[in-house]
Amino acid sequence: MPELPEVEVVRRGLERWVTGRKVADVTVSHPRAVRRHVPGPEDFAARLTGRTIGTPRRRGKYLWLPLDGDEALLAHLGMSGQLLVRPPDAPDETHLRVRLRFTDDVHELRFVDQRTFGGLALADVTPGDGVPLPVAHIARDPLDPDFDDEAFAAALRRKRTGLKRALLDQSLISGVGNIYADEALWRARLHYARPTETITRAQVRPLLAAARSVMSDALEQGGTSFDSLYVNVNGESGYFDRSLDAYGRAGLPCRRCGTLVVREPFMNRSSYRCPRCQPRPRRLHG
DNA sequence: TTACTGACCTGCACGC
DNA sequence: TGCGTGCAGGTCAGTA
Repeated sequence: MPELPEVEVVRRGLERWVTGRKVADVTVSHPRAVRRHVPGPEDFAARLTGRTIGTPRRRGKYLWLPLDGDEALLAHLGMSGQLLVRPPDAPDETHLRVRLRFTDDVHELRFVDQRTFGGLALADVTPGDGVPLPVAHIARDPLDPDFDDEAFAAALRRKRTGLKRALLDQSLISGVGNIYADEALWRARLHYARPTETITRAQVRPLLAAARSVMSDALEQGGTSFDSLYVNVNGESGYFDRSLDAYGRAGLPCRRCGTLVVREPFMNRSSYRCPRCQPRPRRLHG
């Protein structure tokens, strides 16, 4: 599932392969893939054709390709989205949604998405920092050099919710999804339902350090992939799933203390924790 | 204003 | 073999 490390791996691939290329034509095979482009698929294709792509950028799980002018091609991979760089004669993928051909005709960019939670859109960018308007409300991610630890700690303590809910709140901290939230909480030895208002600044520091270390480790290994749904632009999977300490390890011994990891329902999905390293707090939230 | 819930969507695993 | 069900989960509109 694409979270920050996986999206960054894709961004780096795009930086190498599509920067400076000019779009020759665009084919939208599935309108839902561009549903966030309100004027519709035809407008999307027409306005993208002939544009030159700048250096890809990212905030949290969103990435965008700056275009000449004050616009960008904004992408979110959702659950199963892939941005693939393919030779033009490569067979179409089963869930190919959008195809961009370039004027040099060496490679084409394909947006493939099985579950169609992801999508592409053209968006205006803010004049100052060049961030697309639909992404302006997204907080910086913990790997961003401008991420403000103190402001995050203060905002976290102002919340009245559970710790994991807060970690998944992209307006508070971006790039963290279900997998890396569980991993960061395991590394920081914190329970997912710990009330945010009880978190001390001294506990926020190791939590942020844990989030940064787990995502940096994942980035080094090309991201996390449990199946073929997450791949880089060349269609290759990452290896970090072999290094996960909590997520997906229900019934297996904790790598730290040997206690069996448990899976618990959380927000209509799952949370994994070690009952000994991450005991239930007296007060629960979320 | 803030926190929370459910819908969206598809393929796979599993049980019957 | 075929069918039904549960599960995976990021985002956002709607609700409390």
